[in-house]
Amino acid sequence: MQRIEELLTSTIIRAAQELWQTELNESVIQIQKTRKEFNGDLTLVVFPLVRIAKKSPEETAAMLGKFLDENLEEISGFNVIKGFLNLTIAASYWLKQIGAIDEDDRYGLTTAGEDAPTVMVEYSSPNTNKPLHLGHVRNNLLGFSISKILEANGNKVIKVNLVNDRGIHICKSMIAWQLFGNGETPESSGKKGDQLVGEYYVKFDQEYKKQVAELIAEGKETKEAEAAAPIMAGAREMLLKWEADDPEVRKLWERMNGWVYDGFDKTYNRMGVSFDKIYYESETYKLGRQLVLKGVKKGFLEREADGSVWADLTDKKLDRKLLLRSDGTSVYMTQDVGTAHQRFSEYPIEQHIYVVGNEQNYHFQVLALVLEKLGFDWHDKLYHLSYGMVELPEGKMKSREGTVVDADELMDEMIATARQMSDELGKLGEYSEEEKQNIYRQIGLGALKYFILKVDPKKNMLFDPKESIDFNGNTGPFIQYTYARIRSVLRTAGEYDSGIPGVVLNDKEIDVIRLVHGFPAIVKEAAREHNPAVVANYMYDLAKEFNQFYHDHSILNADDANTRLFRIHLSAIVGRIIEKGMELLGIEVPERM
RNA sequence: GGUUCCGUAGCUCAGCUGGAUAGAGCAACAGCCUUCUAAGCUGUAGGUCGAAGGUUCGAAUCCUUCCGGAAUCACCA
Repeated sequence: MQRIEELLTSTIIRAAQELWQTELNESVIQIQKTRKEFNGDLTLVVFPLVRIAKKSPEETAAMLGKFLDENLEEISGFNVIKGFLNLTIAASYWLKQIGAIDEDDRYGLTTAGEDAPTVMVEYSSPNTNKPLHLGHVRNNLLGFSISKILEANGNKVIKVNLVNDRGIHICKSMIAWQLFGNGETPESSGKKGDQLVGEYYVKFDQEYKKQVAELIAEGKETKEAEAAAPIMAGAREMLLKWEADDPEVRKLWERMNGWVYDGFDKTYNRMGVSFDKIYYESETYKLGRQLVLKGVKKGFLEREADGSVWADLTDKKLDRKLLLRSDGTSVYMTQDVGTAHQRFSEYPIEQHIYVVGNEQNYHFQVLALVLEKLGFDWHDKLYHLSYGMVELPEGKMKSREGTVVDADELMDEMIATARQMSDELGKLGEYSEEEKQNIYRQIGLGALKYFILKVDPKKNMLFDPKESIDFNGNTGPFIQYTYARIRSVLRTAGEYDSGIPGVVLNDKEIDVIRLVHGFPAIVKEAAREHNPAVVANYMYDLAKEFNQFYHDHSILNADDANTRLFRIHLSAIVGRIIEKGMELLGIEVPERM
């Protein structure tokens, strides 16, 4: 089925040939939705054509309107206001559209075939020294959703997680556990593994501060005291032992990381995100060094007298960037060069998306340039999906000041709020505790996910935990509610004939159909822009439009049998689009709520 | 100082590949449950789209400058 916009465009080009003997460039044809206050469905902006037609805007519009009306059965009428040609689309066209959508179980989306392009999406990428917090929540939701959206556009998506499991930070937790742990384990304490390890990370910091304060009291300078604190020295020693493959340290490291992974798995499961492959920095941190050395040999990079290696990016208006230390070891950038190279060798990657906070904008800018300097032709296939910070009313999250919002606690609170709201509204009285639990979970998480995903990723966003998250208005629960309502109608309707009868459509119905019709284009746009918020805000528009329709027109008690059938059918289709759209956001929809 | 991003209603956000009178939600006020779920619907009020120039028939949208805010610019990761 040809989309009406394409049909109009080709017909307008034909009209220009016949009326003005001109070959029109497609770019001058601007078709948009007609504004509410005017009659019509689609509007052609004729200003760009005025010069070609050599007529006034009104005359130009009238000529085109007449031509389209006569040549296209899909156009049932038109009117001209200034330079705007408002076209009314025939009901038969909308009915055909709705029929086509109904028959297509992919709703106009594509699925990945054998030769589909491969997209790798790296997201989450936590450190193993503390539990996931609000910032990770935004990261995980964005990464998962953009993966779904890319899949819906016919890409083969590989979701990967690069876990930062090595370095001084995990050694800090380890040494604190050795000193104060008394053998505590997740099993013995009943604590979640990541929470437990996180506690020792905090203990390290407290002890470290205490020792520094003591040393300063003894008369040492701040810097001197920081360097001399025994617990820090212990952590550094542990890191050296780790790098030297000391069996004791490695064993403890594996044990504590194992606890953390158990904890992370629980959180990921609950959040509903998943990965196809997990990379560990302990296995990849040496990558990249050889590539850099090769780059030096070829003269792409510079080696200083002390042995350190640098990339000179001053010609790109950036400064010089270190790639190898004077002792020959790698830095973060070097690892990223290495892991990217490894991944592009392993998979036929068309695009590699990194979901990473905007504090690393500079890093990814440099990464792409370094890869280009090293001569990799895939350097332009990296995309940094950069997202802004989640700010709290008090300002930024600071782990040291205890203002971090823990991901698990946040989900608990959201679900508890959903329960409270539900009870206040007197819903779900007759359901079993188990059913209720599941619905509260769906609503609570739906609220959280939607709240975060509806905001443009690149913007910083404000999150107020005290006021909790709204369950009214532009929210996940509102969309879920619309879905539950539709399901309820369908349950009441029972079996119905799924043919599309010929009916007279009212304005609201056309609005709903038009939105449904626009779904694939929205998903495509979301993929192009790497922005799930496009889908999220569309879902709200659709739900709102349907709610208005629901309020204004009876579905089951429609005036005649055909209208009733049609409305049931339309409701069912809206329900399926909501289901699909929310799936792209990683949000579940409840049958009732 | 360099680089990147943001600035739209009291608050949280849409709208940005230029189009008609800039939209939602929250908060405020006024209505609507004997009819398919009121987590809903309707209405009122609320705006110099940070500022000034420029391009254009037309600018919240594009360009320039400025103002305000954020991030980043380690032989850290």
